[in-house]
Amino acid sequence: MSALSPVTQKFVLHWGEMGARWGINRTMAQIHALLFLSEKPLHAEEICDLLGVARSNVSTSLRELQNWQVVKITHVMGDRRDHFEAIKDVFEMFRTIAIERKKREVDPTLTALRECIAETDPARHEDAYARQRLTDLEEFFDTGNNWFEKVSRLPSGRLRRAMKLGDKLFSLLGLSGD
Amino acid sequence: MSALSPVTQKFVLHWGEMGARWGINRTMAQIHALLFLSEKPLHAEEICDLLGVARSNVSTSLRELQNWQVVKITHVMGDRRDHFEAIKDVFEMFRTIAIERKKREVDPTLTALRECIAETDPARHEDAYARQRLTDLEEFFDTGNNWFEKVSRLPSGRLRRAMKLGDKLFSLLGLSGD
DNA sequence: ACTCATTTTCGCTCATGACTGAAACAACCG
DNA sequence: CGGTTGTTTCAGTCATGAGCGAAAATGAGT
Repeated sequence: MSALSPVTQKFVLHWGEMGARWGINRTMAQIHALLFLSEKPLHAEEICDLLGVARSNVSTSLRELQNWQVVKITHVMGDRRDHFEAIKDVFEMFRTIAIERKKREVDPTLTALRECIAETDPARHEDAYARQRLTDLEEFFDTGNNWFEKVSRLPSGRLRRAMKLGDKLFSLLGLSGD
Repeated sequence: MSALSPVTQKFVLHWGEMGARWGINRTMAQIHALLFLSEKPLHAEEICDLLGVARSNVSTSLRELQNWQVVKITHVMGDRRDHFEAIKDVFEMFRTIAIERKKREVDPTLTALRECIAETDPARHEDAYARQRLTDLEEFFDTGNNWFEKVSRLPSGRLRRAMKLGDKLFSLLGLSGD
């Protein structure tokens, strides 16, 4: 494991830790952090070296990061190796992650929820209450999805400005009648 | 493991699965799902029985769910045992979870970020770029925190209405100049 | 076609942390 | 008190999935 600026190291470790807590493979999160802080695209061998993990592990994680669309392949003139770089626009990055997680987790949950609701047995005493709770949840996810649908379409510049504007907006909404 | 309505079973399994993907212990998520769908508070023994997990496991998970504030203890007249019930208001529930995760993960990240930024070494060539990226991230988390701060204070009824209203609001914002 | 550089696959090992059951602990009651 | 009921702790087991390295695959250049 060769040189890694202390700051980079600290951030990489923290990001890995946080990834782990959110159900993302630690190495994958570390690689992401590394690429995020790196000015120029890195190739797999460098990543291995900098993080001290197995080549194969890097390979798998990079593929996964590409699936998540937060890392892209680039090529460097006169070098056959694939190079990798992370999305650098933070809003763009979180948008991408959110879209992906929605696709993988929220949408299936909504489907499951609807199936559950459809399968409640009117004859079953206990199902009546459950059905109501499930419907509440469904409504919540529906509303959330609608919002997200809208928000995730905004170009990141506009989103950024909208969020900053949010403060003022909220003072308004917060005060207006309930 | 005694009777569990098919619907409940399906939901409990799915919720457990989703919990696992978001870094939450599967059993804990299952217990939460079970309590969420249950009309009346359950005691630990019942949960054991319904989910078929060890008593001690239920005990630990219940304590953890109480730490997360999504499950509360109640008592039933003439029964010494603790009974447990989940927050039933969905908005309230997600708000609580979000507040907790923010406290545990976002706030520490923001702290780490600031430390990293403070520790960047002006002499180090490589740190300059990293510093900018870290600052971008910090700004993002800051803005997000501000929003969240505001949103999480709204009473859930008002929040619900605000979200539904969101659609219309967005049509406005989406169309207004960039 | 062969070679060299690079990437990916795959079976195995290892670490983590979830889960268990037994034992300790606590609270209440007769 | 002793007995009963209920809860928590803890040491050990087990399952999951992260990570490794050898071997296979890919593919560009000659």
